[in-house]
Amino acid sequence: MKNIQVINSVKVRRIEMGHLTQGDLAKVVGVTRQTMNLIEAQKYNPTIKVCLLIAAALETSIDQLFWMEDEE
Amino acid sequence: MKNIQVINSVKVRRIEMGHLTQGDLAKVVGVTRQTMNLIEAQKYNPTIKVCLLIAAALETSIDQLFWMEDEE
DNA sequence: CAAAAGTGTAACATATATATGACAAAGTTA
DNA sequence: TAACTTTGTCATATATATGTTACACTTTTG
Repeated sequence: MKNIQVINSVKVRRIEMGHLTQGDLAKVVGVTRQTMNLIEAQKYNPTIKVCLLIAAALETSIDQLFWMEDEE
Repeated sequence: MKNIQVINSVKVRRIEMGHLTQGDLAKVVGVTRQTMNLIEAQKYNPTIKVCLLIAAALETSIDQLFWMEDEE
């Protein structure tokens, strides 16, 4: 697959939301805390389903949360 | 993970683009034609990276292409 | 300060996204 | 109609997203 870098602002947005922990967000989305941790650390390439659920939980859109940067 | 249905309008949008086959789109995105076929048939839950590349290729946004519907 | 809560990370297991090769059916074009 | 292109699908293989358990480190709170 084409080699791009996907960046997200999930952690920033989650903290903007106020008292919302990784665990809280994970629970709402229905993934584990570890999975949410790896997504926030940009170490996973999550599925669109998870992204849609995260965007809903953070009251924003996928386009606001995820974008791509050309590899190098 | 939370049980939602993800719908996409990739096929509709691809055809709107004019002469763009599944194979063409797959090639631009950098996946196989079979993968693109399954995505268009709503049989895959693609990764955000693929979705971003598809949106770019179709000159639109992920929010325009993918959305969720509550499971029944 | 001490306890509790939140975060980062590791090892291993499982589910599934994606690749590859192949073939038939449907659609298009000459 | 006959060639050709496009699409749908199948079987099998591989890569990786996600789950589970566990533990150390950091941050918050009483």
